[in-house]
Amino acid sequence: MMVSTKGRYALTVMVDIAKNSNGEYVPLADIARRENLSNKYLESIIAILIKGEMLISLRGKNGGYKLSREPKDYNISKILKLTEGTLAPVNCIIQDGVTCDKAATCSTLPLWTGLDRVIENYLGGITLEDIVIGNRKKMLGDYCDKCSAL
Amino acid sequence: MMVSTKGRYALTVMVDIAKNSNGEYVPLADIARRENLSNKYLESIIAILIKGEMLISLRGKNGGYKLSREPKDYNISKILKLTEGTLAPVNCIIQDGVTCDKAATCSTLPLWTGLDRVIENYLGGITLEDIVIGNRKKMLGDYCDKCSAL
DNA sequence: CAAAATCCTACCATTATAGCAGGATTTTGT
DNA sequence: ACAAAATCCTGCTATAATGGTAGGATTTTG
Repeated sequence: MMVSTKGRYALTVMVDIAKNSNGEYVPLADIARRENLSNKYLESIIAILIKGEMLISLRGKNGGYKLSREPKDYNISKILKLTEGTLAPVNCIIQDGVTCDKAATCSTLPLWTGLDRVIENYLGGITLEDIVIGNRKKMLGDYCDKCSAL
Repeated sequence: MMVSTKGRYALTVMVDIAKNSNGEYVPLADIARRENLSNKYLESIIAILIKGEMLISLRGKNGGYKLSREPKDYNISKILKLTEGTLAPVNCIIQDGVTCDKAATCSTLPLWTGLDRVIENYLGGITLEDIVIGNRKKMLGDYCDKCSAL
């Protein structure tokens, strides 16, 4: 049930650029240094974000990467799905519509479907801006009181 | 973000026994045949469920496995945690209390914490009985209308 | 005492994760 | 023009996790 480092770093990159860009292109090396990640690994992750149109790149001197839109217009679910492929907890609900041949009689499918909806609903409702400004109420919701240590 | 086959099969086993026991011990081979799983792999998964006190076993003739309590007294989160180790989406919140050294300044931690709570809240609220009787309202909740195909 | 059944220890193949290396290409500033 | 700065592209590799298999020991019942 773990989100891979790829997904976590992808989100970290998006947040880093949102915080450090000011409309300028942010070079990879700067992000890697700030976030303490290797240039090379980061490169491969950023490539995915560009292909998914989350970032815009510029080659050459003064080049780098910047967001393709406003932080509030990114939802976290879509960012993570790019690198993770899917966020569905089981294979049978990866392809929407196409299910396994035992779906009609499968007792556990409703559980996995429900779990998928809950995850999608949560991550789809959080924006990059929420993370950047630290909107704890939205991220932690009703649980905010219980986690005063955070 | 996938639940492994171990976790899925563990839940499948619990449901199978709940449905086919009637207080008797259910032999492994019967479960394997019904669920179309290999005896040997199932064996290793059931061993985990026994160690976690989810099942009671009896050796010898007429032996097998049965539930250690009523279906309504199992919550799905605990069953899955046994085989999955944790359901937390990132390492930094695996050990409750102990977090990574950058926790205080980590922008994304509240997101991962929130996601963890949402998952735990959902799976912790569903019981084995809900799955056995097919309580779609509880499992699919507000989304139940939208998934008439299921 | 044999058959039925779980229990235990160890092994193995495949895939996914996490990351590295090297060089090609593009763009800017001087 | 051209060097420096930067992304882009192709391919590789080590480690760990997943998903499973094998063989036999032990226990219990009829």
